[in-house]
Formats: sequence, structure tokens, C-alpha cells
Amino acid sequence: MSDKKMLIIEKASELFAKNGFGATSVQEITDACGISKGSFYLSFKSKESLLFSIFEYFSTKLIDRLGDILHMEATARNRFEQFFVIQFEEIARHSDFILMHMREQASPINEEMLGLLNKLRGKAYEAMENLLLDLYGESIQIHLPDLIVMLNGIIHGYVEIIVFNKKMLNYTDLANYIIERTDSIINGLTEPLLKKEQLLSTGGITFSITLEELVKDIEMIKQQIQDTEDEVFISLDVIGQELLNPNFRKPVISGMMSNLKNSELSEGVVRKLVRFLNQ
Amino acid sequence: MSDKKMLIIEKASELFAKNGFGATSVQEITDACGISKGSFYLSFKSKESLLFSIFEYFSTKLIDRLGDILHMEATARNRFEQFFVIQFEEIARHSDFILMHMREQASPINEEMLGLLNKLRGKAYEAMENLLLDLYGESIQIHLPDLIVMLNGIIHGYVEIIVFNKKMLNYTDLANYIIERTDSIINGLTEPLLKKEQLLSTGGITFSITLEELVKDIEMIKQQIQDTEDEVFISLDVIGQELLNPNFRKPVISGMMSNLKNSELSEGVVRKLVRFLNQ
DNA sequence: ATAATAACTGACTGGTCAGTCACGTGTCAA
DNA sequence: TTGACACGTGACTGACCAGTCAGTTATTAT
Repeated sequence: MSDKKMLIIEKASELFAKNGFGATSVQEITDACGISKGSFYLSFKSKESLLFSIFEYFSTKLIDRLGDILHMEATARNRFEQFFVIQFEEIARHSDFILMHMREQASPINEEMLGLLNKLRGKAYEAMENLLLDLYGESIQIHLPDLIVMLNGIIHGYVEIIVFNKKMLNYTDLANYIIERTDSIINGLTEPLLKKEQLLSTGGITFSITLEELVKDIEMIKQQIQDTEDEVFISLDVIGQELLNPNFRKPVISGMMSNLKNSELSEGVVRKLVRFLNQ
Repeated sequence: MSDKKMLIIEKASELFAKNGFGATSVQEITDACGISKGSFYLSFKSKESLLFSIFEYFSTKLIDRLGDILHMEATARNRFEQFFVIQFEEIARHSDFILMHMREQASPINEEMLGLLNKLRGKAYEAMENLLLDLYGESIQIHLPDLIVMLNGIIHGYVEIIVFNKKMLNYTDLANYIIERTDSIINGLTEPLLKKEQLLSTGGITFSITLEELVKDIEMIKQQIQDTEDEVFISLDVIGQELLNPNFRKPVISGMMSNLKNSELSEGVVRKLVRFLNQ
């Protein structure tokens, strides 16, 4: 990521957080960065793609840190503590932006954003699930959905305080306080309320990619290229052909996809392909 | 409130919730209502004032219902249960709208909106405080800020599920589930984490009790008693009279308050009095 | 030094939208 | 029937803004 891009992400996320996405003009962003408006469009395709980049940048960082916990050598309790601390740190750091834009559909949310959001939620869920099981044992399995909802809620409650009071809380103390409350809750558990399906469908944001959709996308890009000798065109063509085969060979597709690495035009379709193959 | 205004509020809040405030044009709203754009401006001064009206409408309704709980004749536990149920009902009903505008300041928030928001938060805080004290006793006083933050968080967590899964949860069951968890948490409490000031400064909200509010509350209880010979009635009457005196004599009030110790009806007002005198 | 290329600029374009206003239209009393 | 008044309309205006592009400046290669 170039310095310029980083600068824009930095300033823009501040402005978005302060005034909202719609209320912040590209001009304001470029003014804050001390660059021209035209220059902005050398770094980002559009205002919306900037939003995506910001979200990608922040959520990648959070996902990485959450992932690290799982491989950390420490007691279950310490890892659980770290889980909270990291969330408080990262969310507090970018809270305004993340809270504002990710929670609700206040900003243009497209498929890609949703994909990333789902990934983030999924990772957080997965991490919390693992940590709870490590710490309290398999017997709480059935209570996981409720516990996760409650703990996320509690985190959210304190994050609001952190956001408004700016750093007035010690994250480690807070993490331990919450863990102690979790101990109490788990001690008193009887019957669960939520079933796993209810939690997972939360957000109703499952965007499965259909084959038809992919093939259509590929055709559209091919039409834009026109040149049948073009490397990208040929690669897309091969992928399209292969996908139509009920038992398509993944290696063929991945191979061809490597030819699309540098094609801006195919960026979107490549991302969709990756998600499709992982489904 | 005229039918026209109501119609606009109805349709607009749907549209705002679906697409956001900025992304919804007045034209879209008037189209949805089947009226002309000019007609819109007969009912509302501006798009922003519509937003305020919507918010006022919903929050007034919620505040009224929360206020009703405090004067409800039922066990502390049942009133606490109702507190949750009402929040789930009202917030779920207007969740999209409320969530959108509370969480992110994506829309123009002016002083009036903030005032209303503070009033809403204050009422919810006050109600929760009263209900918690009624149910668990004065000993939890010191834990109130933490409890309120956690409970609000937990409510928030389940509201998200309700919003996305649309009515898939039984609110009474859910309320009782949360109360049971609260029991557990309270059982295990040791040292509090938050101090009252930290919570109160959240969002710059101050919950000062006004004299007018107190006098109104006292009048309401007097009306419920009716019997002008009743000890509680007389005590409240004296307190009310004393409060109207700019240099009211605290000893008179405290003395009269001791007569209210055993009056369940006056519990709330006594607590408010204590807080008022300590201000 | 010069050419070639990359990086950058900001005036401009096409489009959207909140809010206005001159012009109906329906109603009701005189 | 008339005229006064409330209610309603939608074309219009001015402001704003995302995105473009012809032109300028900085950098690097020769």
C-alpha cells in the first residue's frame, strides 16, 4: 500500500467518522490530505472503493490479531483476556468508523463489503467459540450462541463508554472484569435460549455466489475487452468454459486466475471466483 | 398530529431505515405517500425537521411506556420483566430507524435531537436503576453503572437477533432469561469497574432531576392515593409545598421522607428526592 | 540537455436534490 | 354565483458533488 493511499485512508476515515460517508465530499478529503481531487482518483477508482479499502484495511488487521490469539501460548484464561483487550484496542481505535459504517447500512454496502463483514463476524465468532470451549469445557457447547450474543453485547456496551470517554478504562482490567462476569453467568446457566441456527442467520447476509452469476460476469468482461487474442480474454474464456463443466477442474481455474492478477477489469470477478471456489 | 403528518412519518421512517437518511430524497418520500413534493413542505419545515419529528414520535412512545412500568402494580421481578419486553417490542418495531440514527451520526444531529436522545437515555437509565434497586436491594448501588452497561449491551445483542430474525424470539422468555443471567452476575459481583461519573459522562448525558419533574411525580402519587387523611398523602403534600419554596428546608423534607419509608408507591419518588437533594 | 514518462492538478460536466413559488383546485359562507 | 381561503401541485432554481480530462509539473532515462 502506497504512502498516498495510506494518507487518504487515514484522513478519510477520520472525516467519515466525524461527518458520515455521504456528508463527506471527495474534495474535503483531498483538502485534508493536501492533494488535488484528480490525484485522489489515481489512488482509488471511486469514493465507494475508498470505503471498501478502509474497511478492508481495518478488518484485516483485526482478523489477523484475532487469529494470532488462537496460536498463542498461554493459559486459556490469558488468551481469553487477550481476546477482549485486542477487540477493545482495535475497535476503540477505529470505533467511530467501524461502528458507523459497518453496523448498519448507512453507507453503500455492496457484495464485497458484505463478504468482508461476514468474514469478520465469522472470525470473531469462531475465536470466541474456541476460547470459551478452551476455558469452560465442552459442557457449555449448547450455551455458546447465547454466551456469544451476551458477551458481544457486553463488549459493545463498554466500547461505547471507551469511545465517549477516550481511553479512560484499562483494557486488561476491563477484560478480567468481563471474564469474571462470564464465570458467574456460566455458573448459573440452565436452559439455553438461542439455537445455533438463529445466531448464524443473524445478518441474513449470506451471499452465495451462483455459477450463473459468475458466468454472466465473465461474459461481460470479455465483451469489454473484445480482443480475442488478449491474455485476460483467453483466461476468462477458459475459466468460463471450465465452469460450465459440472465437474470443473479447480486447478485449471486457479491457473487461469493467476493470469488475471494484474487485470484491474477482472478484480471483482476474481474475488467472486475465490469465494465461489471456497463455498 | 394530522393524518398527513403521520402518513409521512410512517413512510419516511421505512425509507430512512431501508436506505438511510441521506440516500432518501424528499421526492421518494412524497412518491411513497402519493402526495406532491410541495405538499411535504406544508407539513414539515425541512427534511431535517421530519427526522426530528420521527425521532420524537418514537422516543416519546418508548419513554411513556417505560414511565408506566414504574407505576405498575406488580412484583419487582414482573416489572423488570416488563421493562425488557417493552424495550424489545418498541425497539424491534422501530429498530431499523432507531438503530440507524442512534449508532451512527450519519444524519444531521442537532441540539434538539441530542436533547431528545439524552432524555430517552436518561429515562431508560433511571428506569433500569429503579428496577434493579427494587429487585436486588440497595446493596447493589455501587454496581449500578456496570450492571446498566452490561444489561444494555445484552439487550442490544438480542435486539440485533430480533431485528434480523424478525419476531423469532418470545420476548417474555427472553426477558426472563436475561433476568436469570442478571441474578447470576449479581451473585458473583465483587468490585465494580465503572464509577458513576464515567457512565454519566457518556455522550455528555447528565441526568439531573428537575424540581418540576419531582413536583409532578409527587402530584401523580397523591392522585393515586386520593385519601387526604393518609399519612403518605400528607407527607407528600408537605414535601411538595416545601419544594416550591425557593429556599426549601432540607430537614423538613428528610423528615417527611422518613414517613414514606414503607410506602411502595413512593419508592421511586423517594429515590429521586435523595438524588435531587444530593445534586 | 533533452526526451519520455510518471505524477499531479483543478476547471469542467452531467446529474442529483432540497427547498420555493406561481398556479391550480376544492370548499364553504355570504 | 362569487370570492375568499385552505389545500395541494410540480416545474424550477441554486447549490453541491462525483468523476473526467486536457494540460502542467516533477522525475527519470538517455
